[in-house]
This record gives sequence, C-alpha cells and structure tokens, in this order.
Amino acid sequence: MQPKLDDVAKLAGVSTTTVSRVINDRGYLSETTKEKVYKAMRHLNYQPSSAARALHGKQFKLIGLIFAGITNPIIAEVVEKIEDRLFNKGYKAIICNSLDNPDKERQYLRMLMANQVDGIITGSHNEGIKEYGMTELPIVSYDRYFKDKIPTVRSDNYGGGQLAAKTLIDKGAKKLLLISGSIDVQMPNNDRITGFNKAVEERGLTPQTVELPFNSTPAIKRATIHQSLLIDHPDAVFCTDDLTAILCMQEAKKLGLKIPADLQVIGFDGSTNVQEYNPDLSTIVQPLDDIADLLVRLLFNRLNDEGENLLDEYTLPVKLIQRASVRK
Amino acid sequence: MQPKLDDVAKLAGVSTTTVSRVINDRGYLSETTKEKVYKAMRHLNYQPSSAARALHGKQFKLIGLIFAGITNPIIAEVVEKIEDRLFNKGYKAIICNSLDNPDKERQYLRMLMANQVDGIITGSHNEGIKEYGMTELPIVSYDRYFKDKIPTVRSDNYGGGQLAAKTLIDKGAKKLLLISGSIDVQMPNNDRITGFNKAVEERGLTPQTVELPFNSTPAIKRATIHQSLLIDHPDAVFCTDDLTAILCMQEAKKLGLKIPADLQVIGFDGSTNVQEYNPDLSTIVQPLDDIADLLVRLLFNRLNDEGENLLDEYTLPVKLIQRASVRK
DNA sequence: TTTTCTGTGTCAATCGTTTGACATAAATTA
DNA sequence: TAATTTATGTCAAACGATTGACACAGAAAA
Repeated sequence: MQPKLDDVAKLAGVSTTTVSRVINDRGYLSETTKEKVYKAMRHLNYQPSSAARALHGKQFKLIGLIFAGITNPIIAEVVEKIEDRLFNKGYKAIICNSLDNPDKERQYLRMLMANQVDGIITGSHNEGIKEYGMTELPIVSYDRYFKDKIPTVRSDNYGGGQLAAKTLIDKGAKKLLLISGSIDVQMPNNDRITGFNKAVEERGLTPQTVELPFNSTPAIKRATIHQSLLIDHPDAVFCTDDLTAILCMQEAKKLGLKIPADLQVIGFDGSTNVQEYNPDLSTIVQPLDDIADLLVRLLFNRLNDEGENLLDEYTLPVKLIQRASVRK
Repeated sequence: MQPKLDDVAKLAGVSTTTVSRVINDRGYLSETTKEKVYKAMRHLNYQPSSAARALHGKQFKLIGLIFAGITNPIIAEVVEKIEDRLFNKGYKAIICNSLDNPDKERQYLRMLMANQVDGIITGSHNEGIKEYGMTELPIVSYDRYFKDKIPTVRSDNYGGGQLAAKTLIDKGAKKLLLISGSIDVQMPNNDRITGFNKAVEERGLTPQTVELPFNSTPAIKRATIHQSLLIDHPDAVFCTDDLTAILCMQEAKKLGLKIPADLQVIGFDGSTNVQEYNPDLSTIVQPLDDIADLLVRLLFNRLNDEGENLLDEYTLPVKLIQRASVRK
C-alpha cells in the first residue's frame, strides 16, 4: 500500500495538518519543520493521492489532447512539443486519437469531462460535436474552424498558400496545379487553397485543382496524382501537405520528370522529420514551437482564470523553406 | 458544476444507494428502475467522479505509456495502436515522452505512481531506473532488455538480423556493411546486430560495422554514412532501423550508386508510414498489431490479477518485405 | 400459509486529503 | 511589559461516491 499523509506525519513527528501545510505551502512554517517533512516524504517515497486532492477541487494536472492520429508526422511533432511544455509545468497529457471518427471523439470528450482532466487541447477536424459546448472545461484548439467561443491557434494558412503561388510563379511557373491532401478536406473553407488560388489568379493564371478523396490510401493518392501529372502537364505543384508533396515528387520522377526543371513542387507543414528525410522538398513551414507555446499559454490562462482577454483566433506567420524542388 | 449522484437520485426519484447499485450493477434491480436511472443520467449528462471512485479502490482507467518520443514513426505507430486498444477497453493513455532523458523518465514514473494510473507500458530504453522496482503497479515493456520481473514483448530482433544477412548474401552480396542507428545503441547486446553478424560469419564473410553516435542528428548520420560508403565500398547494407536505411539510400544515390545493382539495402521496423512513403525500401517488419495486442493483453492480465502465468519474454516473429532495394 | 427471493430504502462509515476554527506557546516587536 | 507575529497542534467537517448492515414490502415458490 502507498504511504499516506498520516505515515508522513508520524515519521516526521508532526501533525497531519502540518504536513498538509507543507505540501500546500499555507500558513506559517519554519524551515526545520519543512525539512523534516520533506525528508519523511522522500524517505517514504510519498506522493499525495491525486484522487483525494481532486475531491477538494485541486487539479488533476491532466490535459486531454485530441488529435486525428499521431502517425501523421506534423501531428506527432505538435503533440510531442505540447507534451513537453505540459510536463515542464507538472502536467501530463492524455492522448486521444480521434482517427477522424466523430463517435470516438465524442466518447473521448465524455470520458475527459468526467472531471478527470483540467483542460483540453483539440486539433481534431470533426465538426459539429455538441459535447464541446457542454462543458466549462478550458479548451483551446489548433487549426480548427470553430464557430464557437473556443480560442483557436493556427498558422497563416492563407498567407502560406499565397506564398507558395507567388514563389512558384516568380520562378517561372505557368501551369500550376494544386493538390489538396486529405487532412484538411473536412474544413469547409480551406485557407491554404483559397490563398493559393487567389494569388495565382491575381497573376493572370488559372490553377488546376485535384482533390484527393478523404481518407484515401497513399496508393490511391499516388494513382490520382500520377494521372493528373500525365493529363494536366503542370510545371509546378502546390500540395496542401508535405506527405502529398512527397508522393507527388516520387510520381513525377517515375514519369521521368526532372525536378525542378520540368516540375517545381512546394508542400506545406514542414515537420522536422519530413524535412530531414526529404532534403529536396520545399515547403511552407508552420511555426510549431510557437504554436505549442501559445496553445499551452492560452490554456493555462483559462485554467488559472487569469482573466486576460483572449482573442478568438491567433494566426501565426509561416515561412518558406526553399530547397531543390523549386528553382534557384 | 457537474451533476452528482444526489442529483441523479433526485431526478430519478430513487435513493442514492439505488443509483450507485445501478452504476456498479450490484444487488437486485428491476428493469424499470434501471431505465429511470439511466434516463436521469443521460438527461443530466452525468459522469461519476473518478476521483471519488478512485478513493474506493476503483480504477482510474488510465494507463501510462512511456516511450522515447512519438516523432519516431515506429513508436508513433505502436503507441497509436496501443491507444486504440486501450480505448476499446474503456481506458485512456497518458503519453510520456522520455526523450532518452533518464531524469524525465524518472519524474514521469513518480508522477504516474501517485496512484493516478492503473498500469504502465514502457518502451523506453533508459536502463537502471530504480523507480521501476519501487511499485506494485502492473508494468509490461516493449523491446527492453530488463533484468527484472517485468514481462517484455519484442520482435525477433536476432532472427531479423539473420534474415537480413541471409537475404543479402543469397542475392549475391559479398561485402556487407552494418549500420546501427541510434535507437538501439543503449542496449548492451543488440540482437539485431549480433544476429546479422553471426549469419554473415556463418557464410564465411566478414561484416563491416558503422555505429552512428547516439543522438546524432540526421545530418551527422548522413555524413558518416557517406564516408563509410566511399571508404568501405560495400555492395550491401543492413541498417538496424528504417530511418537510417532511408538516409543510406539517399546518400548512395548522391554517390551515383545504383540500387540494388551496386548496393542493396535492407532496413528494420517496417512502420506503415515509412513503407508507404519509401516504396523501394526493403525491410524487416515488426508485427506491430500483434505487439500492441500482446502488450495490452498482458497488462490487463496483471491488472485483473488473472493469475495466468506470464512469461518473462515474448518474442514475436518478423518478416521480410522485399522491394526494389534488394535484387530479385 | 409460510418461506424465500426480489427490489428498494435509510443510515453511517470509509477512502485520503484539505481546510477552517480555534488553542497554545515561543519568539519578536513596540 | 504588553502586543503582535510566528509556528504548531487538535478537531472535525467537507469532497463524491461506495458499501455493508439492516429494514421492509410485495412477489414467487414451497
């Protein structure tokens, strides 16, 4: 059995109230007593029961993270960064992979709300889950398009799309193709797409578009991309995510196209892993450190009711990493 | 404020004891009462406080997952699979990225032990953390080389190494190079390496070896691999993980080597993502579904004290996926 | 008709910690 | 010296649910 407050008190030769005071740092306490208590706690390897504490309104130090799935490199990286920041504040993260399944997300929400977590960070793209409105739990979201009062942090998707278009055209592209991967398909108005199209049209060109069906396998995506490269003969492609861009580059090579001479490619996301293992891929990079920082900061703001006026939306700047898939 | 047992009882017009009986399915209960209670629970959106329940020895339905970091695709995939299985059993997963930092792992362990989780699955490679011995919490481990009583599930690393060697030599390799990535470096006796070397030597050949320094960046790994390919002139490489194998193939191409004509490559792990986005890479595939199944099964066995005699080690068979990086 | 089973209620203790009220004594300051 | 501050203790009521003991009534079985 775990040692309890009583055991610590006995070993330290003080009252339970004093031990509780030490733990919660309340009232007057001498250094010597504190030391005695800490020593006893260390000796017994005591950890206060968070269940008992939670009953008194103390926090569980637990945050729920709801994301589509951590096998996507960009999600893995955000989640890992968030987890690290939470850890540094003494919080743990419950990982909830919604797998784009609204039912699972709903169930997870209900589980999280059973007053076990202190807050939620969601980056899942399932819309219209009423459970989000049914709780007073602090929630912040990443890259969602909520219409409610949950603060959202996201990259400048619109600007990123524009930047991709501008870059490709500046480097001589005449026939632009946009390939939208599945990740964002559920979002009604995808800013990456509209930003790109806008910028292309502003320059007097007309972009082609390929929408990869939601949740299609990489094999299907490959086939679709392959077809499209054959038929549309683009000289530049903007993919709304890096994974799709990788497929695109591979299919292009299979078709004997030289990159960037025959085809320029720009992706989106810029996760460290993808960058490191695909050294030629140019991409619009999301500022993941800033995103993780801000998400956690906003959450703790609400958690501690610091009353700081929070915006509904925070849009963080992206930048282009230019590598061999676009012309010098 | 969240509704509590009392509120449900009042709304359903029954006593709190009855509600508790319904929730915990104890004693005699009529269908009509059950229905009334369920209806009231649904109506109030009631969830019993897990804090209060935990005080009575009930489980938190929380499992801690300790892994190096989820940005590694193979880890991401195991974790995602484990998470899904836990979810199906009504459990949630706390994700703990040790980042190969023993201090962080130690702190996480202590946090998890503060009777918040019901069990732990660890796949972290930090050795000699005494905290693992300090708890009665059910623990199972993935791919670790513990000397203690924690059951371990792993792939047949030794057999996989052998299989790689056998395959490469059968296909005509004469000058074999082994590149060990950083992931396993901390393990005293790396079975993938010994299996490979043994099988090479059995066939009368002498393997070269390159050890990539622990925690070195992909850039450093690239440079090391590049050098080694230049100097050792291997005609076949076995990399102890897929990510290293990808770097190796890329560096080989930079050197103008044709794969598989000039150089054959086999990796290890076979995560879905890596396979899908590196269609030429041959690899020894870990049976991740089986691993996740078994880990969760073993954990619940210990959780429910089913007394089933558990082995110390479970070694699951691997298989080779042969693609364009080895000869036909 | 008596006994047993079924369904529900009341009451109170329990889980481990927090917290407020109050008491007391020593150390410090006015 | 008196008043205040500091340091600790005792006691008991929460927190929200579980559970055992016991009671009682109606239904079913003997």
